[in-house]
Amino acid sequence: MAPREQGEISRAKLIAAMTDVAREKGYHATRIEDVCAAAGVTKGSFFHHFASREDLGLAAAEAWRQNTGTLFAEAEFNHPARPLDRLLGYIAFRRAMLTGPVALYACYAGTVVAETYATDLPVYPVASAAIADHITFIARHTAAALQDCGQPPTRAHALSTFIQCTIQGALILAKAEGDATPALACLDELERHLKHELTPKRRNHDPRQAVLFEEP
Amino acid sequence: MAPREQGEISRAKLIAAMTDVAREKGYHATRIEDVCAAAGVTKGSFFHHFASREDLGLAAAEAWRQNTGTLFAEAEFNHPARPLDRLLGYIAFRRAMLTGPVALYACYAGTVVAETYATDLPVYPVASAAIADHITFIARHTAAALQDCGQPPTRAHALSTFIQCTIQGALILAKAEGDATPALACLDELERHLKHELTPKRRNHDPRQAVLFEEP
DNA sequence: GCTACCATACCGACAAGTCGGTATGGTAAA
DNA sequence: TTTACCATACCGACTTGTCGGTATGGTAGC
Repeated sequence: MAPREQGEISRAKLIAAMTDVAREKGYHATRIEDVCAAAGVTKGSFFHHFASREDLGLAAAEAWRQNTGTLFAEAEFNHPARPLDRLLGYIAFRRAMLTGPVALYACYAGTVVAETYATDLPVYPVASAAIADHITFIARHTAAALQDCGQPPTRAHALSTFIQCTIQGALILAKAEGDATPALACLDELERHLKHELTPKRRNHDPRQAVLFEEP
Repeated sequence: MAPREQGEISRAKLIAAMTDVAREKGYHATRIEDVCAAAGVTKGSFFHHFASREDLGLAAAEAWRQNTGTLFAEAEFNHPARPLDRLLGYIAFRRAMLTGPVALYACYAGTVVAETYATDLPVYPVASAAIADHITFIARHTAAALQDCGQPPTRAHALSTFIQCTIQGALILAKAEGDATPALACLDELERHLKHELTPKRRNHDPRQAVLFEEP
């Protein structure tokens, strides 16, 4: 194998190991040697590729931002014609991720943000941007769904923020409980909320008001 | 002042400082000397009162569980006659907490759980229990509200879990954003959801169905 | 032989925890 | 009331282990 290729592999392994270990142990508690062991490389190799521990954390955050962006952008749920179906597909997608150990579906960006928000570490703004990116991504679907049921897209950002909020909160509760059960329950509630808010209404919500026309 | 009293004061100061520093810097990143500085006591005094750093973290978790339990149990929002009003009062109470620096309204239990869930540190089960306690507390109100609108209380736990999920997620987003704005937006959405799910319905939801009786 | 890559031994800063000692106030016999 | 005694609380220099980071040397492809 060409040296260049081998180097890229080691680098990628270290980044992947960093995200895995940090999601399990937390960002600060992640030791370089833990990461090296998980990646199957030596410390010498580590410091060949990264200037410091923080440098790896930063690279991992950038990779996380990139990879999650691609993962969600290329997923199947983006394809249905009805915006609400795309959103519900997104929820189903998130639900399907909640299997196995909690560490494997935890969010590196959320973990980093929670531990570094009051510092000036360079990893913080990147992790924060990864979360903001994802909210923006969801907002395209919520905006379309709002349009689709005759509402202005004004609330798209708020709804998307709420979706991301639910995901992040669900992960905390999964960590508190030790498994995905509460997280799944939260996604159920979220789905209920979205269906109610984004189902095309005929006229208005008030059940006391008689409807005077036929369903299409 | 009697020595006993002075000792209690120092101990309490250390516990309070631990929760403050840990909510800002994270559990693992909190150094004993930081806590001592924040509490205005010396390291010698610290080790007189606590066997180890972890011992303080544990004591702080127990205190958090106790104090938050009391705080919410004794709050005004528990008093209105209609269960839904109590729940909305709870949301308003949470909203009112979201002022000042994020560290001051962050959740010590959530922080600890996120950083220690994969360890066997004794602080983890206590922090986890604090969260579980709070869900149980909310569940009394959601159960009553469900009853009040003619639904079985089966979903009370799921709804309460969702409420707690929203709170925890909102705190993560506040840390990501740097202020409470997204957290407030999430509470707005949550309130909408609760109002919709827990407003006593006359007959059913379907707007196409004419209502045949008067409002009380 | 030059360079990218990796391995191992090592260094030193930093923070947890120790320990000998001091200060303060309560208690009780003389 | 005085004094001896003791318990609690506190202080801070010191020890010790950990872990990020460095130095140095080795190997393999070009």
